[in-house]
Amino acid sequence: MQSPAALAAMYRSQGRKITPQRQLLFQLMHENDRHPTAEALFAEASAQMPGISLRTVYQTLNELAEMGELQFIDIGGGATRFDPNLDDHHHVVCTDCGQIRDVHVKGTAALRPLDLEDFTVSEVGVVFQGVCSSCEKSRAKTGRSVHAKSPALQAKVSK
Amino acid sequence: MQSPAALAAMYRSQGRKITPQRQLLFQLMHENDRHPTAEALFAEASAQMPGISLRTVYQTLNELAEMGELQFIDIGGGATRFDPNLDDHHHVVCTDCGQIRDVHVKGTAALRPLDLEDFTVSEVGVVFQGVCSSCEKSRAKTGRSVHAKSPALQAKVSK
DNA sequence: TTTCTTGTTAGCACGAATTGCAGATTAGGA
DNA sequence: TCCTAATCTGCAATTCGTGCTAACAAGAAA
Repeated sequence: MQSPAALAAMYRSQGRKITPQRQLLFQLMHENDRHPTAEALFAEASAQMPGISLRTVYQTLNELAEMGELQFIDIGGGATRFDPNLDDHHHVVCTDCGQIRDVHVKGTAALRPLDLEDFTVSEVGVVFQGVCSSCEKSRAKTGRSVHAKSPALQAKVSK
Repeated sequence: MQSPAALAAMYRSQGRKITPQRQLLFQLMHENDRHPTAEALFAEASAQMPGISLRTVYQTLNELAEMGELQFIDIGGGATRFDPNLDDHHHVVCTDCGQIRDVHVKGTAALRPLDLEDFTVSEVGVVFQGVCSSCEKSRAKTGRSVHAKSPALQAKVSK
């Protein structure tokens, strides 16, 4: 997504106001590649602005998404995550710790759905699942998964 | 997933009991290609067995998933959906009505994540988004989307 | 600078999806 | 038939997210 300053300009041009809350959230999201949940972002924001409301975080994220400045990503495992990266990219999910990472993928243009006449495809999303190196290490030691977050994540993320 | 009879055998061999509730759910899921939510399956089940509990539906779906007989699919838009198709397939989502369809995809083997050294990929999922023919027609008439389910689906499914 | 209008925020209640719990029930072996 | 462990049901609790509204504050106008 754009820089905090550019976002502020865009907001003004739409008759929206620039509040301290929004400015803070613009900063926190700008170039954030951790795909935070609303809750996580709220925690970061609260550290710098005690009293900010979770409601405001959700509201601002939704505004930014409407304006096309960020995407929702919903790969299972509970809460929706937010991605300010607007490149043509895809995602990798660690089935152990739930971490999501951005990846650029070669070969998406060659993907061909078979037997799909009556459907107009406008977008393609690719999700790789696997284990990140740090979880790999933990596994080697204990013999089993260690970082498992929650039963829900476990079940949903794994096949 | 396997036939109801095969599932029953598998359950027995694991010391699990064959209850009427389970048998019914086995039937309803077997060769079901509608990707139902737990709630939807519960509705179907209730029609044939009034009094069955939603809790039991969730429980059985989770068991089947643990046993690898079905997959969760979570493409955003609220409830988790269940897929008894264990082929190597992918999904198409209509951004208007939320319908999910199975597709076989050519070219997945050629997908290459770039700059992803410290990660062991075990699986790849592809999701196509677009508009199905019936929504296409509705759109043509009204000029806008018609079948839109919920604000949540709207927001999550669209980019 | 003060005023005024209108967009925003905070906070809580509410809703949907899903799981935890516990007592009542039942499948299936002895 | 009896017994026991597994299962089912119903409800409470939890998590994620949104609707609503009174208090509040940008920022344009005077």
